[in-house]
Amino acid sequence: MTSISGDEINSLDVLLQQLAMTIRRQIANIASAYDLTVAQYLALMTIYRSDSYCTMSELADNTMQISATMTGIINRLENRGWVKRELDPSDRRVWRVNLTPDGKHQLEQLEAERRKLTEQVLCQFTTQEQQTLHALVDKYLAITIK
Amino acid sequence: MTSISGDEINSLDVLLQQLAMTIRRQIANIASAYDLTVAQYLALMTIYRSDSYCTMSELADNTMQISATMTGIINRLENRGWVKRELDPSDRRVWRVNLTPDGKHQLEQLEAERRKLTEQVLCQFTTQEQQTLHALVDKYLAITIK
DNA sequence: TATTGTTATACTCTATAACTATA
DNA sequence: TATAGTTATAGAGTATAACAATA
Repeated sequence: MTSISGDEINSLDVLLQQLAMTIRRQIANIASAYDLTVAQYLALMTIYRSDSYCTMSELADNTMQISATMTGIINRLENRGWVKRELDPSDRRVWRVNLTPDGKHQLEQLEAERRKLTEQVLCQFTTQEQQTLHALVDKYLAITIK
Repeated sequence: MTSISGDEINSLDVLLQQLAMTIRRQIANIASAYDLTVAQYLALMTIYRSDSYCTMSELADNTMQISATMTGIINRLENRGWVKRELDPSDRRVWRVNLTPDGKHQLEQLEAERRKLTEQVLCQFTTQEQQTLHALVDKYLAITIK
């Protein structure tokens, strides 16, 4: 027994913060090669993973921001041709935001690059280690969100 | 065998991003109760953990930002009494940035609050799970930084 | 000459409050 | 009345480039 439980939690806490900042910085670096900010990348990926369109509210909720902020982010992405807005015919207060074909294509390129970098890290873990890490992070998120 | 290695890496990748954003959001929430931004919190904690003072370059390196950005962050913290600048007598190009007594006191309060929240999550892990997570995140960071 | 840090500039993010349009 | 989204506004972060002071 080399450490007290409180100490272990403390150093794990510090390490998790470092991990969070490192991952965010890596996203920032790759996104900036496509002239995107982290906030723009997160909005685009939210739409991409939804597999169809997102409303402004869904984007705000998913990226944990308020709708006024999202308006600015989507305005800039729309001006640059990454996304387009379309009115929801069944509720004309709602905008459906979707990727343009070009936006989707570029985003897939960016993601392929980013995943290659992540793979270079994760492939140095055994399958067992990957699964263990997955389970532990899953548990962390489940508790946090609850 | 229920999953291919590539799939496991993909879903782990997504999960790690979620973790990063969740941790950052938690920092943002607690810091804002002290009227601090995430960038300000990170600068303050960098000084706090250094256990003495930091130079502007050290702050910029540690928070992965350029020095021009750090100038603005430290200016605002100085104006509000969290930190103070002192010239390094042995190299007068260098500023030594340190916490004020009041800044240190407030930061310790903030950290106590934040750690309590983290503990509420991590205490639901067994000691074994904590140590395993620690080791895996350690490994991740070691590979990434290398 | 090289290094440390600041200033000027431009753009983006962020949150609050007030607002419009639709349900 | 309630909801979806925008606009106006103000403050903060971010990066680039040019700069001053010191080594």
